[in-house]
Amino acid sequence: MSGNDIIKNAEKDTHALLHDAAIERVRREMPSDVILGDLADLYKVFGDSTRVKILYALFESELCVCAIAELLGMTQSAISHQLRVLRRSKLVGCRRDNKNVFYFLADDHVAGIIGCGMEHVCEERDGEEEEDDDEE
Amino acid sequence: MSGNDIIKNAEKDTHALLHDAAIERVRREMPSDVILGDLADLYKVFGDSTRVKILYALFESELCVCAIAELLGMTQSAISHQLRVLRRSKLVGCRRDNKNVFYFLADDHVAGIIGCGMEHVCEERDGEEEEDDDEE
DNA sequence: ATATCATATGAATGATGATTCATATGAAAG
DNA sequence: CTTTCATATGAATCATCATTCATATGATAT
Repeated sequence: MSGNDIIKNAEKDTHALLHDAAIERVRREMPSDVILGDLADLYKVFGDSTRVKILYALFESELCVCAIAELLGMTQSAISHQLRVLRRSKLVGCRRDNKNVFYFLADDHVAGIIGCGMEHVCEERDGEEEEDDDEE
Repeated sequence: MSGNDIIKNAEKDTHALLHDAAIERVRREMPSDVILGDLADLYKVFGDSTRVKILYALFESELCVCAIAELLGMTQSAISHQLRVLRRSKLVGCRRDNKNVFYFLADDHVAGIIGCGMEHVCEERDGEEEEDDDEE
């Protein structure tokens, strides 16, 4: 083994150490798997256009199931299934008014989360319009 | 038709009008289907625990693919596929450094969105701990 | 050139989940 | 008590998607 090899191995080891050090540092700061799983599950709920539409609608006013169905042009059953998902994640609450059940946002976070996402989406769209300008 | 029926029908109509009015008001304030679809697609990206973990890790420091794979205890291939999803949604960027490709967060919104979700998740968890106290 | 290391990617598979259909529950009216 | 309207829900279906496996590309060193 030549002197050069020793130096190169040393460099390699240094690189590997930096590599491992980065991993260790990140690992220490990472929340638990359970918390990150819950976080992903929360976003999963927002990750369906029917549910996002429902949440956005409730942002304006509380609505009964049939109103949501009519608003979105979907069946009562489909809406009811999705409302169940939203209820399970504690994002909406509901109250009975005789035959109707009115749903409403359960949490101020909903508006916050949707707002954050909307900012990103709108910037993306502006960015792509500018790209379109370049392509003309 | 009795006088009572007339009054009841009037109430019914009033209710139907309020119902329709609510729908119309909400409809006016709703963003387009395309925008709400994009919004749902964005959340879909966050709605997977592997991707959330990757984003959280990059929040601390830029990392190469093999480091992420080691950190999460997953195959290089699985990570690479997910990085492609994150790249496609412009949530991460990457740079080559010789044989390695380092990934980093592309956007300040990522931290904002994850932060919002984390707040909700943590409150939920605190709430359930209190419920557990009641059940003892 | 070729061997090696790091990354990317296409195809296959298995799991998850959104919608539909049929039906059940629940409340109010006749 | 039965009918009707509003909602909920279980089972089935169809689509989406995360991971794996095999392989390709890209960069570097020998």
